[in-house]
Amino acid sequence: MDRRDVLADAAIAVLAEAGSRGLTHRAVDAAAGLAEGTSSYYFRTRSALLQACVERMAARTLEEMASGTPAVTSVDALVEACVAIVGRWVTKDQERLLARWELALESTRRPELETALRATGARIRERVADTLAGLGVAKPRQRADDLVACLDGLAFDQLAGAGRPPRDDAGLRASITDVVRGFTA
Amino acid sequence: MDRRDVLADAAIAVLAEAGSRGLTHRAVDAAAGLAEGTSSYYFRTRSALLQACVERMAARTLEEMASGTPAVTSVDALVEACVAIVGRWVTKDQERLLARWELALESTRRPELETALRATGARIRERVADTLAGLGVAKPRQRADDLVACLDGLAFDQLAGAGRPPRDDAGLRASITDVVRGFTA
DNA sequence: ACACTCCCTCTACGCCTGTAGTAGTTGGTA
DNA sequence: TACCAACTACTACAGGCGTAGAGGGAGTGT
Repeated sequence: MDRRDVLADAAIAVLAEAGSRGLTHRAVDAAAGLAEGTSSYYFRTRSALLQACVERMAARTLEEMASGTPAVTSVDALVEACVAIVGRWVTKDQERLLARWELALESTRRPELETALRATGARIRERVADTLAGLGVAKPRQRADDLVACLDGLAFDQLAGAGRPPRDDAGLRASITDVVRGFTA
Repeated sequence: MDRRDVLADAAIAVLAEAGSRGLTHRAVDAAAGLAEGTSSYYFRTRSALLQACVERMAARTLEEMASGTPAVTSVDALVEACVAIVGRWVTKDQERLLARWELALESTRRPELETALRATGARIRERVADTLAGLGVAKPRQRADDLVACLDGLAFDQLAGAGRPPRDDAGLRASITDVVRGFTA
């Protein structure tokens, strides 16, 4: 794997574990198990490091999106798909999610991050909008934006908010059923 | 006003403007317009500063909650109340909101923050649960948690996510109507 | 007038950070 | 083999950080 990708992955891990404040060149070197100075050679500035994180995350997400998602042809199937995604977010992918929120907050102050972050977000929402349109939902674009935002909110609540410790799968399904119903009624 | 409160308010402002990384004793002194060293005298460690932010935000929020919120006796009124709150979040209160997310992310790594943060969240959710119960909604407690999480997600999307630039009030009302319907149907 | 106490300001210190630059190493080319 | 270019590892340095503690000044009781 490309050195840059290894470093970007390490940076994402550091971001999730230690936050934006802990993201230093030296911490990334250590996390990647590479010699001190390596990350500062590949990404001369801290801003470059942050951008690398965003781009790496975008690449991984789009890649996963491309490799087969089952078609959703009913509201029930949509609920199941959402449960599966959010369930994965709060368990296996929680590192990536935490890192994304750190980056989102950072993008508030760094326009260069905002662009890439928003482009990926738009791609995902288009996909969801297509699905909603296929189900005959009115105003699918707006509804897709809202649905994604709400699922994100639910996940945030689980991982960083008042909702910890995580509820079980059945609870998650109940919550998501309510949300999806609101957007598909 | 108590010196500590002035400093905590300044720290919250710094947090919103410069992020967790920008929150330093010296930055807080500058933001508060006080002599260098002041914040480090009142809050000897950075962790103490962070805790002061959480407590100050909690105090302010509970205070506002106590000073009259109009009674909500219909679903339409609930929608309007939510629109008003979220509308305020993304405009006048965006500083506080940004700071809260920074602190929430930080609380992932600092158990001492988690306690206070969660207690306030619980108080708010109880209030919402009472309102939902008053409307005859089933499982009001769970629904209140989810509703708050979703509204938070919507706001995050506006301020730090893919939803920027902010939509107008009518768009916000449409989105919230969908969300609330899901939880009250 | 004096001493004492408390509150605040300022300074000092060692540590860590971002970033640039130097030195070394590898692999290809003639 | 001798040379060169590109890549990588390491070092250096100025500046900023968290934190502790010394200094000073206002207020109070005697």
